[in-house]
Amino acid sequence: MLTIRKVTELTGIAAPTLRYYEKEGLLPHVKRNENGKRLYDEDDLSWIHFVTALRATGMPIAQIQKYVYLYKEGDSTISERKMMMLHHKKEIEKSIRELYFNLDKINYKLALYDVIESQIERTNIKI
Amino acid sequence: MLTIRKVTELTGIAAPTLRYYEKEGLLPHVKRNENGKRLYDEDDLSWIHFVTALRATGMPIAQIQKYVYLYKEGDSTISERKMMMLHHKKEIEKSIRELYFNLDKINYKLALYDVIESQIERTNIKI
DNA sequence: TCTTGACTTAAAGTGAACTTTATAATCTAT
DNA sequence: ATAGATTATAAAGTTCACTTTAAGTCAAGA
Repeated sequence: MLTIRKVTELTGIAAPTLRYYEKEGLLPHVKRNENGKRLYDEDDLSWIHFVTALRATGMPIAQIQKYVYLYKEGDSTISERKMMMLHHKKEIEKSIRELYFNLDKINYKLALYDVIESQIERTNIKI
Repeated sequence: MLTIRKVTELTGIAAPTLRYYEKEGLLPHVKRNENGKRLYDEDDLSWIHFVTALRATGMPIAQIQKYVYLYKEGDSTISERKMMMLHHKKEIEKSIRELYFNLDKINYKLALYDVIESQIERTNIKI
């Protein structure tokens, strides 16, 4: 069982953020010791990594909240949870497509700078 | 020359956002008519599309601000501007890599749901 | 002429996701 | 046993990127 400090070291997530996530219901079943100090187990670490992946891919807190709520409801919500993940997968794929699309524009801009540079080269202009 | 209304129709960007971008210095040389109303030309539209691409790829307002400031400085800043774009290109590529990495985790989760479903199928359990 | 609608500005408000602060309790090492 | 570090909570504060509001100007149509 790990203290919050150990978890911040292992995950790079700040302690206040871990407390915030827990308060918002993103981390089910984090245990406490007899004095109310948090104790994290392997399961909690898995949840933290999963929540972090969802956050890193742009899922809002409220949606993760809902997912965890469904998880707590038990097996009857499995198909709904799967649907949420399928939907999120599509969102991520859309984000990736949009990033590539806009990356093209940046590359176009960079190509223009290359043209300018080659012109400077050819004409011996100094900038 | 287009009014702000026409530009919102063409770009899907809200009028207050266009004014905000201009106020923050993201849109150089937007002209006005004799009564102070904004008039956008093709150049302005190009800037709007470029700024939109930068925003969509996560570049902060402050950084775009700096880029436009350098642009206004003239040719002496070309290499610095090119460096900014090269750096941003790398950032976008990093974002894409991270999205793929986290997408893997979502796919793993989805694979688990598939396993559960096939188990339900095999054992004839109803959920 | 009046009013409607599109524009202008400056300033205040919003929402999301944390982060910081203040205060108190508890654990650890000397 | 006590100083100093770590943890707890609740509440306030921060940052970013807009968005909304309030108050005013101006041109065109009924």
